[in-house]
Parts: sequence; C-alpha cells; structure tokens
Amino acid sequence: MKSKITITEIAQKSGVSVSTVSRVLNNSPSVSQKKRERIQQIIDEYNYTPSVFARGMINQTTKNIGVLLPDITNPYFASLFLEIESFALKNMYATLMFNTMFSRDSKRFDTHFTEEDYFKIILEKQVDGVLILGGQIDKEDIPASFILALNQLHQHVPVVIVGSRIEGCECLFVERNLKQGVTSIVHHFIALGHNKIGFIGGEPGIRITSSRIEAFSQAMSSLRQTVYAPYIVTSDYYAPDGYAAMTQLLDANPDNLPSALIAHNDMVALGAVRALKDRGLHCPEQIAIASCDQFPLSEYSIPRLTSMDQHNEYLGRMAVLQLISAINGSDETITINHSPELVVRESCGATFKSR
Amino acid sequence: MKSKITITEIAQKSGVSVSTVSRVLNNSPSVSQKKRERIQQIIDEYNYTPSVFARGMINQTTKNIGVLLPDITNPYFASLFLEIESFALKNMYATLMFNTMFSRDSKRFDTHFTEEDYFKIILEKQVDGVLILGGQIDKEDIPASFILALNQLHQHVPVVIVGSRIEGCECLFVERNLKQGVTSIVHHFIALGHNKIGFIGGEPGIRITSSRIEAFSQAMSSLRQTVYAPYIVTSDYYAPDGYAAMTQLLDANPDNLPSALIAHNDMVALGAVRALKDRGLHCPEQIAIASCDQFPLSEYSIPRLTSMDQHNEYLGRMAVLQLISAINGSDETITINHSPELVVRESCGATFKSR
DNA sequence: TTGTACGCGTTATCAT
DNA sequence: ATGATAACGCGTACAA
Repeated sequence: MKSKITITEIAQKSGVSVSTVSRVLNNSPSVSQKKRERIQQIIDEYNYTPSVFARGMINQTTKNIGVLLPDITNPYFASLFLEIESFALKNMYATLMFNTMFSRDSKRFDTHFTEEDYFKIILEKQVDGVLILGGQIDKEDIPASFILALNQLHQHVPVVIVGSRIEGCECLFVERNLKQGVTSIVHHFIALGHNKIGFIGGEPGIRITSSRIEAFSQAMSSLRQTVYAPYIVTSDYYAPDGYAAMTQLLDANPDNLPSALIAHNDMVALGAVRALKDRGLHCPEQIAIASCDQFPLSEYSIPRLTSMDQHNEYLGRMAVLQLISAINGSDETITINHSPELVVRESCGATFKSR
Repeated sequence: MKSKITITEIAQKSGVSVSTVSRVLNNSPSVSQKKRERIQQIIDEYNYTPSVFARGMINQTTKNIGVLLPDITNPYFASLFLEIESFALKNMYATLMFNTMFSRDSKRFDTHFTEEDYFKIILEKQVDGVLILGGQIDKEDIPASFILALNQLHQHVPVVIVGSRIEGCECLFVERNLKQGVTSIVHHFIALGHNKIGFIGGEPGIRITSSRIEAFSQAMSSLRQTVYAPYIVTSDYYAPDGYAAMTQLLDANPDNLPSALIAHNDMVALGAVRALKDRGLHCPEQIAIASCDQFPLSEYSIPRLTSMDQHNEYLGRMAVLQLISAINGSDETITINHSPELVVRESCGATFKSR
C-alpha cells in the first residue's frame, strides 16, 4: 500500500513552510498569487489530500454522518436512504449506514446488536451527526432507558429522528403527516361507494400503525361511517405480512367480507392481493385495495396498486438539512410541509367501477 | 455537545500513567490485575472510548470500509449490501456507502459525480478497504482510464470487486457463476417442452448481460435448439425496462411469439408480465417466464415468479471476507463456490403444464 | 506575506 | 510492571 504524502513533504517540494501550504489548503487570502499557484500545482501533481486523522484531532470532525435504520432491504428505507446519501454527499458528508434489523425476522443474523449497542458504535465512530429512521423510536411505549440512551447520544452528537416527536426526547425531529394519506384514501373509497372498509398491515404497538388506524377511524366517523373492528388486522410491513393479514381477515369474516381495504404499504398490499387470489377472489372486483406508502413496483403489479406517494425524496432532503444545520450549531427546527399524493391506479377499482 | 474524555484524564483519575491505561485498552498482558480492574472500572464509569483520530494517526486505520454501488434502491444491491454491512460490523468494520447511480435514470440528481470522483472521495475518507458492486466494472469495454483509476486506488487501499475479472486490473475479485443460472432455466424450459425461447432485460454492453445471453445461446445449442435473434431484447434492470422489452418483442414478432422467456431479474420479469397482461396475454399460458435473479417479492406476485436464487447472502459474506483478509495483508484469493438454485413457482408454467 | 512552534490524543520505544 | 517521552500530520497563534 502506497502511503499518503504529507503536508510537510509538499512544503519541502514547494520550498515553503507547512503553514503556507496549510493556508492554500484552507484558502486563506494571505498567500501570494505566485506561491499559491506553485503550491497548488504540486498538490495536484502528487495528488495530495490532508489526513483526516490530523484534521480530526483539531476540528473534532469526520465529515461523516451515521444513519441508523431497521432494514435497507425495505424499499421505503432504501428510497429514503438513497436521497439522504446523495444529498449528504453534495454537502460534503459521507454516510455510515447501520441496519439494526429491529422488528424484522432476524434469524439469519447470528450476532444481534441492540439499538443501544449501535449508539455506542456510532459514538465511537465519531460521526458529526446521526440520523435515525424508524426502529424503536416508532414504538408505542418506548422504554425510558431507550429515551435516556437517545438523549445521552444527543448530548455528544446532534441526532435527528425521522418520525413522530417523542415525549421527553431532546433530539431533533423531522415529522411527516401520517394521517393525511389515510384520510385521502378513505375519502376516495367512500366516493367510490364503499362502506365496508378495513385496514391491514403495520406492526401492532408501533406508532405509525396506530396513528394510521386512528386516522382511519376518524376519517370514517367524520363521514358518518362505522368502523367494524374485525376489518382491522395488523401484522407487519412486508409482503408475507400482507398475505397473513388478508388470510386472517378472510378466515374471520367468511360471510361478511369488506369491500375495500387500506394497506399499510405496497408490499402489504401485494401480499394481500396474493392471498385473495389464492382464495379465488379478485382485487378490485371483490375487494378493492389502496396502500398508504407507494413503492417502485406498484405501477407494474397485477393489478397496478393505487397508493399514496409520500414524496420520500423530500423527506430525506429535509432530514439531512436539519442535521447539517444542527451540526453547524443552529437549533432552529425545520418544519416540513409536504403533502402525500393519492395516485389512482387499478387496485382501488376506480377505473372501471362506479357503484 | 459534550466533549469526549481523554486517556490522560482517565490516567489521572486512576492515578496511573497514560501508558498503563493504554495497556489495558489494548489488553497488553503486562499490567497487574489490581490496576487493570481499577482502570477498567473508571473507563466504564466515564464511558471512555479512545479517539479514532489519535488512533488513526498511529495505525493509519479507520475501521471503516467503503462500498460503491450503483443504486441501493435496486433489491439486488440492497440484499447484497445488507449482508455486507452486517457481516462487516461483526468484524468491527463500519460501512460507508456511495450510490454512484451509474446506469440509472438520474434526472433527479442535480449533481452527478463520476465513478472516478467517488474514488477520490473514498480515498480522502481514508477507509481501510473498498468494495465495488457493479457500475462501470460491469461494462463490456471499460475505458483504460477507468482501469487505471482502479489500479491507482488499489495501490492505496485494498479493493475488492464483486464481478467478473477484468483484464489488466490488479484489484481482487469475487466472482459468481453467471452462466449456471441461465443454463438451469434453459434446461427447465426445454424439459417443459418449450423450443421458442427468448431472453429479455439487462443493459446492452454490460458483461453480466452479454454473458447471460451467451450462456443462453450455449445452453440452447448444446441441446440442439436454435436461438432466434428477435427473441433477444435487452433494455435495463428495472420493471419499466422489462415492460419496454416485452412490448418491443411483442411488436416485432406479432405472428410468431416465443413460448418462453428468460428475464434478467425479477423486476424485469414483473414488468414483462405486466406488458403481457396489457395486451390481453397471460403468463405462463401464452408465454412462460423465468428470471435469473430472485428478489423478495417473487413469491407474492401474480403469477408467482420462477427464478434463480443466487444466494446473495453468501456472496456478500465472501466479499467482506476477501476484503478483510486483504486489509490484513494476505493476498490469497478466496474462491467462492456457490450454486444458484432454481426455484420453480408459477410463471414458468411447470405447475400445470406438460406439453 | 511568511515562518516557527505548540498542541490535539494515542501508541510505541525506551528507561526504570 | 510501570512511567516518561517521542512521534503521527495538521491548524493556528504568534512572531517576524
């Protein structure tokens, strides 16, 4: 391995002192044009870059941020992360990613760190900021110890959480409006003439799940519709979970099926459609389905999925912006103002149905 | 921001010298049991962790690796990366990820770095090793300048490429058998009585595409079957590309459709199935489809996709292992020996068809 | 405008 | 078994 050239050597080769080289590196104005040019040329020639270690010893900064998420394999996190990574890099920050596998079948993983373990690792990595995207923070009742750990982490490095604000947690938050999407779908279904509407998917005990179910109930009752409890079946976020939820729902209501279902996301919807089909039922004919979170495949499934575009790109950008401003010492909260958008395709039955 | 406690302070609080503390940190044997315990206790109490900067100044090591991939949103890379990240962390390496967006519609991204730019960034990040997963390295003819850049990078830090060996490139490689999967599918189709078989998807000019098409032709002719050129339509790796490829194929051969198609991966297959359906055709009835690369949704699509399980988990592990061994100065090549596995589901028509 | 010298936190070398 | 100290590469206060 070729070892890196140092500022001292550059100084020698240019016949100046290290401070002068340092000055051109940090473009201080007080360097003569001539010297600046010659030094820069040598820097380029030898492809010199300052040691991050030596720099870090002085500024205490790595220009790295840490991103903690449950599972990059989940398209929601993947699209969010892609945006985060590329936007962060544009701002000169590279991204360390950690999959906590929280709330995911983790049999494949022999060693299993807790999220607190990850906090420790991240701290040791001396990142300049931390982004947390789901996991324990989404739980209904978060252990006090976890909030404590979160606060401790935040005392050492700015932490931005993408999710609902947590009582007693001092970290910064970037929230998205979870209810609006569900409400749009309910209105859409009602407009299509449905009144036996249910909700499937999402992990029980997780705030994103309960707040969507709550929004569902609210929207229904504001339209003078009743919610029939057996039409609400939670499970988890993946296709197998949509399959399981739908199966359970069908088994529990054999003679009284709902006519429309709201799925937690597109994977759940896909699993549900599959379960329907395996029973000889069809979507949207027998049961219409719309999902709260659109993933890239929704335009190509059979049927095409009607879903909410949550504009995750925007969310990712905001999170990075918030984090960077916190790193730079600002404590102002960036309020994000995005509207999820209903994309009507086939699975809701709108295109050929008008009861 | 609370600043970190240093080894000097730990030494003072324990009433020993920094060297002794350093010794227990690096568990050198020459520390008395008593002192060791007391020091360790203070370390724990104050939650001390050594500064990565100061450490790095001495060992020149960050315990970070860099992973360069085109697009984490692609399930193939996501599943591979998940394995890489978690396996690396088990070995005490954290992972910096960079999405190059090579070969992907990148309109959304205003700034666009080239892969060489990423090399520079990675080098500046002072990672201990680099993993490259696709991108330019998969191209048919790689610009000499790119290979040069690759070699230069490899002179500074070990580089492991997950992909086919490149002429003139000194980096390490972890290869997977690209042909075996295609061959299995061809045999399967032939066994089912098909003889009008085609191939769709994959980007032209990319080695993984051409080698699969080559394997397709070889397998066909070894079974005394002819390959009909218009049945081969390349495009790209995503669902829209499968849709486009299928559309093009249908348009070009209206009166002479293939009876079976090999898709580059599950997304392509999904898009193709969709295109079929939009023409009022069905899979597998009119055209059977099997894909070379299985993604998580294949079990839940309609129809369920017959595809090759490439065991990406294993591939990811091997890549990390190879990289770590290179970091530790070993130059032995780890040969990987995995067999892709045909998972028969519905889209190939095997379950109800026997011509 | 330029150079000298110190300090950042750790490990390694050399004494003791 | 333990301690003192040099060295790592850089930024910066200060001197010139």
